[in-house]
Amino acid sequence: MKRDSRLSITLHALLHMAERQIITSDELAACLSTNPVVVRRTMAGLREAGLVRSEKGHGGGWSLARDLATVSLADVHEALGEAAFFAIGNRTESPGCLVEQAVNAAMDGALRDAEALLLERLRGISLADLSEDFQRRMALRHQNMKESNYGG
Amino acid sequence: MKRDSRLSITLHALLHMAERQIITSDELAACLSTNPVVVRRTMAGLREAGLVRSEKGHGGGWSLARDLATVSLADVHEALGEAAFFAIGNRTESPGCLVEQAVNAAMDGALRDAEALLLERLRGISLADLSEDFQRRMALRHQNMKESNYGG
DNA sequence: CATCATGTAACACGATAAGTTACATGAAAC
DNA sequence: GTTTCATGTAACTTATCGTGTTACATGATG
Repeated sequence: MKRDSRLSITLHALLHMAERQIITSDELAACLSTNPVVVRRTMAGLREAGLVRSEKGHGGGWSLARDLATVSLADVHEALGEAAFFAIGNRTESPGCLVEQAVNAAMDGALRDAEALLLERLRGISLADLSEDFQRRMALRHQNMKESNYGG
Repeated sequence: MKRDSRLSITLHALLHMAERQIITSDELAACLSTNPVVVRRTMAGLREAGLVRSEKGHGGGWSLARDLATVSLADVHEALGEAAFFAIGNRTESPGCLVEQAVNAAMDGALRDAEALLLERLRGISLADLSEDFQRRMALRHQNMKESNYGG
């Protein structure tokens, strides 16, 4: 487990959900090459945040609760519990040592700036943007397949 | 172990080193509230990068090999092996799924920008800057102690 | 009521930073 | 040259956390 990929996994799941209207945890797990329990566990926060709905029983599964255009990647990150962005950080939060205080102040400043930029970027991308990009890639693939058919 | 604090630890150690000319792993470990072996292990990369020197035997220990002003926090990070900055990331690096490709592209873009900013910030701070900040804090503390003596 | 799907707890696994012990290597002091 | 001090490094342990997996409860549909 190198990095926390829950945001990545969740976005992947949400886009598949958008393509299917409703989709079960098992189907999503197959799409994501993971386990249905992981899907449910990860998606729990999104349900609480009102981003998705879940239905039990026959014909049940997951569906989107909001328009793709109104949900940013930052919203998804927040719904997941605002996991830490950075793998690096200070050793002690409020050290008595003045040297360490100076180090922490510098590190915190740099990390704060980087985090602000990252959040700004995530806020600027909506699920609709991702879906559009996906559609573009799909159109491109079909075009390439056609060309290769004509060529061969 | 929540986060990788090697950069923080190392900067702390380097500033103490600057105050002392030469200092042993045991003394550093005491300053940092850690283990001398951790100090040696962490500092190994800095020695290879030519940022510090180490001497064995009587009167031995660690000393700075370069002027504080010529070493940036990015240099230290690099000497430590360029540990990953981010705790989040994509699940698969080169997925076949077009949905995941779209997700990855968006995430990579945001992370790349944030990493670039972070590196720029780290490049912009030298060990001399940290040392200055430390001196400022120390002067301030002495001033406050004086004031509280006069007051009481 | 049988089936299907989510909800959740409980446990195992893998990776990694950090702490610790043990011992080898080398330099200075006596 | 032997003792002492300090680094160099391997090996093992611990703690944490994302992820995978099993098992079972809950609830909805037919």
